[in-house]
Amino acid sequence: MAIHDVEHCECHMANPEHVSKIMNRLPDEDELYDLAELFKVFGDSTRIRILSALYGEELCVCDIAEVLSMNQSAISHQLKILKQAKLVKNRREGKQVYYSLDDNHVSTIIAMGLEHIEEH
Amino acid sequence: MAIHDVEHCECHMANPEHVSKIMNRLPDEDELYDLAELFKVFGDSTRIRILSALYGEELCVCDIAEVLSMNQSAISHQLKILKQAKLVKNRREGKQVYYSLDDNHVSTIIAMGLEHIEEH
DNA sequence: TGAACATATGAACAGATATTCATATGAAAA
DNA sequence: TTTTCATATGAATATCTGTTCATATGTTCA
Repeated sequence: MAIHDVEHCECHMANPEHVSKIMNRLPDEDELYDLAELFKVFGDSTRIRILSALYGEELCVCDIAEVLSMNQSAISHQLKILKQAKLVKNRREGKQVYYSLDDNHVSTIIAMGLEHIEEH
Repeated sequence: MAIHDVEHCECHMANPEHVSKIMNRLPDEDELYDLAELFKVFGDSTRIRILSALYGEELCVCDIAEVLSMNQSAISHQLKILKQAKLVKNRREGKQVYYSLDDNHVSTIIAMGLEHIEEH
């Protein structure tokens, strides 16, 4: 058996030409990977709560920690992940660093999620 | 120090009344938890690829495995998670089980995600 | 300059999770 | 009914990830 023909599935294709058609129309592997990475960022309670707290407001790290009743280090670590995903932005004002939502995609995605939940 | 006053953060609140206002307007802990759980389901490449393959089509487990070049067991496990989250539904036809997207929220959420990625 | 405070970050640990393997269930055909 | 095929599932494993602790960085004020 050639290396390209490795059997991934023990069963036979139900519909071979259908399968290859779909393989062709699938988005790039990389794009889907990035998409999963993006949703992974939303897929954590702490980060969702942070985003939720930042909805329409700008907050410093300290206040976010207070709002979520968590310690500052945990919040900072999560803010870093949110920042890398471009879901939040920040600005320094003296000793404090204020965070806010980066754009309105964030709230739209969250709203869609809530809508899905509420319908089920 | 009373048990309610546990210090979660070593720093002082920058804005105490602001903080309590936000704590009041935050959605239920449970709702945010469920929301994170929902996004967690989207936050895996295999599941995103499955959803992507199912976009506009109905496929049996075997063909999904073929399209993604993965074995049947891995796909079945992920389909179970997608089903529990009500992102896909299925129907049996003889020996095969056909899966499809559950509703159009799924495609909307994915579309939003792609939009976010493309803008950055 | 040094003390005090807010935030960031590396390392370590504990808990979660995706895949694989082996096997069970369920349906159709012989 | 027995065999064959498609799918489901439990257990085991390896990897990933969130939190904590200790500490570093960077800013303000005395």
